[in-house]
Amino acid sequence: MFSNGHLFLNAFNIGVKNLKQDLRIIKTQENLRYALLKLLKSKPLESITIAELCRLAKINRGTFYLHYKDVHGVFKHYVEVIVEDLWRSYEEPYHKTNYKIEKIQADMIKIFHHVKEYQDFYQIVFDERVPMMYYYLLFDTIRSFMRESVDEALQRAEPGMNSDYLISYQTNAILGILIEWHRQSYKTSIQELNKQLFDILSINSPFRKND
Amino acid sequence: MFSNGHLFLNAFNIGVKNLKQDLRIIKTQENLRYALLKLLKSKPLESITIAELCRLAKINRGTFYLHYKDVHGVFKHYVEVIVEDLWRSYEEPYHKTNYKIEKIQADMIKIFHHVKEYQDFYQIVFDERVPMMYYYLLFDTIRSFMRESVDEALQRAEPGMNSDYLISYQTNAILGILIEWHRQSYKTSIQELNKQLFDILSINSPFRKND
DNA sequence: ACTTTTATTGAACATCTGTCTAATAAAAAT
DNA sequence: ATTTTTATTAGACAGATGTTCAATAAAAGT
Repeated sequence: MFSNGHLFLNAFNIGVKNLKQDLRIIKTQENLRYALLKLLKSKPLESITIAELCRLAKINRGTFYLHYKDVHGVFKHYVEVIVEDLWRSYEEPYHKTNYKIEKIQADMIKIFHHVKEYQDFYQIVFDERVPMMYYYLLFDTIRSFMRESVDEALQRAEPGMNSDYLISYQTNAILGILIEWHRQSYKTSIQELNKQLFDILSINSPFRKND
Repeated sequence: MFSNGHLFLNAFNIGVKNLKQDLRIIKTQENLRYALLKLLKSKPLESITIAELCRLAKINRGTFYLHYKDVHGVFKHYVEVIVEDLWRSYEEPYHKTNYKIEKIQADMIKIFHHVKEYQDFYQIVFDERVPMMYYYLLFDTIRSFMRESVDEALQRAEPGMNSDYLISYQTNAILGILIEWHRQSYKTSIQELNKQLFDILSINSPFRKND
């Protein structure tokens, strides 16, 4: 349960943007993050208290409040790292070449692999007890990919249209697949998921104009 | 802010299923629900404590735990009532007559009106601080409508296909519009929202197979 | 190395949480 | 109307929360 894997390393690498920050701050935050990961191996996020997190991290509880508001603040950092990883996977070279349905499919397959890789975390992100915050973090990331695809396709089809609703529609549709995957305990294989996606994009929607 | 309106009355009507229940239980729960509504007029859900809720409702704090686990348990009741109202609006007569895109549009327009009517509540449901629980309640409700439409359309187009992913895809796509609406502070008029939806369903998706 | 700046600490505080008692009061059953 | 059942209560408990304080320690700046 809850394999930290390389993410653990990542967690100690985010200093990039905090590079010119006080070493004590970095140490405190790292200790808290690492302690959270440890606790997550044995209990759900919602049952972890600030007090026990600080005890394990050997951080004064008062110090905690200098950095975070609650335990979610600490976990949020991990989600941000993961979502940045998803971000990075989109800046790969072959991405800029082909468009249309193959591109969309390739993009979605990337998302599936990404979620599978960080399954332990996404199990928490989609947990009904956690705040919507994490969902929106993921939503915003996928939405920014979707904007490119949609805006471009729209430029040719329906220029001048406000695309905000369309983009959110498409983005959340994809997240709907991830929700379904989550609810089926990630039992569906990525191959099967791809097939499902292909079928969905093919019949495209039962609301197709000339259905 | 937070007009209770007729929902307040509804909250005291759910005794239908609790009809043969101890009067004291009903009274306790009603008092707590009413107190929550009062508090919500002045502060966000996440900042309401069990202690102050019980003080206002004149209910012993120990009694609270005999009925609910946390404040969300009380609010959940309201969301269930609201979602049941959405449910009811789907069992209207003209619903069974026409199908296809007009039906879908008619259905979605119903959802838009419903959300606008209970805007104060949906502002909380989509708040990033509240648990996913409420989102899933709404998701499941809309999903059950969607199942009908999709399964039927699928029966003709692609019989034998597992429709779970498709239904969740379509359901969450609609919720994507509601999320966008929420993020734009419900400023978009229902007419404009309908137009957006129509455009989306028309170009249907930038992933259309022969785009 | 020395000084300055600032993050961390321990301690205390009122309040909240979750759970448990025995006593009471209010329903339901007869 | 009386008995039985059961929900509510007050009180207490250990632990958690969120905030504040002066004292300390550890960085950064020189």
